[in-house]
Amino acid sequence: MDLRLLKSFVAVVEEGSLSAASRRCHLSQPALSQQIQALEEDLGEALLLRRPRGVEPTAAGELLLAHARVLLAQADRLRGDFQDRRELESGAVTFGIIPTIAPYLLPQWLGPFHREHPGVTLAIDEARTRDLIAKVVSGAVEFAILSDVTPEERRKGSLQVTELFREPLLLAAPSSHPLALRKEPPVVADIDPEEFIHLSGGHCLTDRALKLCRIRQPNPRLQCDQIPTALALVAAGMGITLAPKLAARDFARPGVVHRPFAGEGLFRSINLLKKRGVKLSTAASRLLKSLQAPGHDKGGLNV
Amino acid sequence: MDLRLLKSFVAVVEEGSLSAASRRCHLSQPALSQQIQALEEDLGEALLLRRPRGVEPTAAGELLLAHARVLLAQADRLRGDFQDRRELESGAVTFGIIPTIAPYLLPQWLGPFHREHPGVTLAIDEARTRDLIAKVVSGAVEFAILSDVTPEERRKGSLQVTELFREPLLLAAPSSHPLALRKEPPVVADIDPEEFIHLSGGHCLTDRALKLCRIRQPNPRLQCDQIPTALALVAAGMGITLAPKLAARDFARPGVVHRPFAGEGLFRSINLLKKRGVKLSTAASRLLKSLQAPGHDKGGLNV
DNA sequence: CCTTGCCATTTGAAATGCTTATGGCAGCAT
DNA sequence: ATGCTGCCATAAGCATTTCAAATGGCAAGG
Repeated sequence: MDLRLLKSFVAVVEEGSLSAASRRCHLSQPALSQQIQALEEDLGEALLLRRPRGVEPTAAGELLLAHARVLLAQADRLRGDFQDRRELESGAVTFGIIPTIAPYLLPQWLGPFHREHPGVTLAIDEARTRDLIAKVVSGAVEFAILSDVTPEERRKGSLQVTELFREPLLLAAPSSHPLALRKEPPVVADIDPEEFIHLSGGHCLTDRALKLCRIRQPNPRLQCDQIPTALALVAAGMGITLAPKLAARDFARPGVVHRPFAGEGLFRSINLLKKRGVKLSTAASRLLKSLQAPGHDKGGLNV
Repeated sequence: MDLRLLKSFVAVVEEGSLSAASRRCHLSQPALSQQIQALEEDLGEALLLRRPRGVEPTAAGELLLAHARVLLAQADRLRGDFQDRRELESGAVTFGIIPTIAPYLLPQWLGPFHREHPGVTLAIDEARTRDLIAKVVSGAVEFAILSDVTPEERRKGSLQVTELFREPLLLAAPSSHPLALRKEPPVVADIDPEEFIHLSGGHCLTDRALKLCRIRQPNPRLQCDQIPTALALVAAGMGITLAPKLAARDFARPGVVHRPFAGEGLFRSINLLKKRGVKLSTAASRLLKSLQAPGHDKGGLNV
């Protein structure tokens, strides 16, 4: 049995006429007539009632119709699965990610994926939030992993933001610092703007940290461009800072203490940004799926 | 996509070689080779690893294999459904049924079925238990509806007995009879063998009734051959008897009172008898299904 | 080194499937 | 009534597909 015959039959029933269906199927009307006859001979029963103004299915036709739809859907699934396979063999994913996440998340994320799908090319664009948004809008990257996106930016380019997980923000202090030594967990009010080390402008983590700690005027002398530098300054006893948990884990060393804040702690959202209405490629979907997969080691982050 | 190609592919994978599969498929080996190549071209990927001693599926081949099995199973279902349709359009069912059930059960049972499947010929063989068993064994009837079948008869012809439902047996007494007038429901011990009207030998209902009522020597003068006759004798005040509920309902008339027995009452099983290992025809299965269908009016019998 | 069993390729014949052209039929308008 | 229109079936011709038989290349094993 050829699925083309079933497809033609479905078209005929849906159009209510062989002539109309022949146009939909890009076939001549006699060809369709012959196909239907072949089906009827094969199944040993009339499938269509030929009426002057068209055709309608007999009871047997209805039965075939139901089966045909199931079979055709299954065949479509087959083709879809092969399409996915091909994309996962030779596909390419271009995505953006902010610098304060990239070095801590990518190894554990991309490693397993690349081992499973070595054919997929991964092009990573490490940039700050503002640039990433523009690149998602322009289509330069398929999606971006970033933290805060302001509501107006969501609307502007008809973007879609999905929270992937929340990353705790820890207080990083020299091990001799009072906030490191005291028993009670730190609270936001403990932070002295004078000794707060922050990243230079453009990093969304900076905005977030200053906002969370209610700091209006950060000390301009305690500023650097990368989290490891900030933590190195902390280790040197030059101040305190706020460090994402993933980064803190990488930077564990004797001179620095990382403490969660009291209560529920402080967090930043790690979000997926993509264009609304544009479907991600198969490879990109699979890549994101591997990130959200349960059991994936995200360093004890709450999802 | 032609399902024949999928069937060939499944055969090739299962046999592990094109040559072997070509024998199973009644095709030449080159034909199979071409079919596989057509599939591979269609799906854009190699499906088989050609090894010196045969072939084995690639990862893509495994994927196709899974889909192909689903599709082929679905196609088989299609053919099966059409086969069933044809049998229900022009099939024939021959079955036996005992006389003490036939007139009361058949109308309500066969009527709806015949309206739904007017093409199915129903040949009814009304006979007593002993004869019905022989006919089932010989294949003269596809199945039989009867009541009691002794265990040794079950074994003899490798027969299979399935209980369809239980029919209550009611006491039928003249309306002026003490057992009809008194408030408490009758019990078995109330029955006087001297006034018990029974059917002639060979009716399984007779055996069952006498056994249930613990009558060793029935009154030979109170004997007839049909339930309506027995009930007519009851109406004439000549005695009492045991009547199946279905028959009692048909024979409702002023002079006779039908009373259930105390407690759980008396019953007889109505059973389906068929040869073990022989599948019933589609029409026969459907016929029995209509008997067991929930909501079917069996006169308030407990199934 | 030769045999054996495997699969791919070639070749020609048969079958299949398509299109174009044509015919019959029913409804509808003139 | 009669011709017109849109429907489906059939016929004929052509291209393609599909098959079987014959052949060739290849690797394993005696």
